[in-house]
Amino acid sequence: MIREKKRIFSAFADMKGLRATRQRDLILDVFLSTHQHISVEELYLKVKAANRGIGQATVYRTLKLFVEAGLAREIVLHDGQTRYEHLVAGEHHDHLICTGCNSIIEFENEAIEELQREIAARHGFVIKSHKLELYGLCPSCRN
Amino acid sequence: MIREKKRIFSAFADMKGLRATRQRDLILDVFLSTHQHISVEELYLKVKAANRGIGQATVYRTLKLFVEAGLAREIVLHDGQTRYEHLVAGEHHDHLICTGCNSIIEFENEAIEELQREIAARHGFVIKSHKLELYGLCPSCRN
DNA sequence: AACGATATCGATAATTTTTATCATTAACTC
DNA sequence: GAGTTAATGATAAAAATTATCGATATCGTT
Repeated sequence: MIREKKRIFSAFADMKGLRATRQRDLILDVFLSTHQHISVEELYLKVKAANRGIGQATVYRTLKLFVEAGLAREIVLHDGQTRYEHLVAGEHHDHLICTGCNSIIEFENEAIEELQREIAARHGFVIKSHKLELYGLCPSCRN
Repeated sequence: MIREKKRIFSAFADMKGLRATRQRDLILDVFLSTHQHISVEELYLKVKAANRGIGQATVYRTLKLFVEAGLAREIVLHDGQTRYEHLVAGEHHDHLICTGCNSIIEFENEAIEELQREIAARHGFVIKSHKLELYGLCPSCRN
């Protein structure tokens, strides 16, 4: 799985004529070792713990490459933080977000996807991606 | 319609013990006169054109009140701009966004809403709001 | 393996967006 | 109308992201 993603990035880099650098390798390693939905700052701290010399501009730059390569996706929550989540080509999930404790539950629903395709087709659109976020209160925060 | 929204805000202000100020009246007027999806900066410029003396902090503060009052909703597009759209209580729409020309088409789909409620219920969530954005290419940008 | 062209890096300045501060002004209560 | 205090505007500050640029490391070519 991790090996697969590294291969994807490597192929992407080749295709774009990008160089393989220690920094990119490390940032990818650390990113792949994290849980879902990490912010740039969080990732930067983890990367810096592994190699003090890495600047945060590089982390910003590299995350954008991951998005381009299809390995990650930006998600913007209502708290103004931009986060990145892991993504495997062709697979994705939507989010159920608790506004009380900010916890995130992921789900997939093929019926919704199908309806989305119908709607898009009705407007002549070709869908590339989508984002569905449901905001509410989880069982623990309802009280 | 506009009158109705003004009444909603007025009721909200009463309920929260907020004062009715010239600035809030003006900002609401201007906001209601705009098209969908306006950014804070854009609204600030329009408001300033009508009354030079208004500061942009006030526009930021007032827009947050509109959200609280249920008159507006924040939407964050992938271009990093936070925008506000009009919203009537109980009514809302989702977005079909062209990544080529950034045009936005709105739609509603009760079947999707129903599926969302099912998913939420399955996780014990109480849904407060949701956001659904489909990204793709519109007919003109497909070529 | 060394060379040379240049992509990439790290540090930091600069931007951009949003929020906090605070003295002044203006709503509302009595 | 006077007093209380929420709200404002100007500006500083904070936070997030991007641009700049000299130094460095990568990689194809020798």
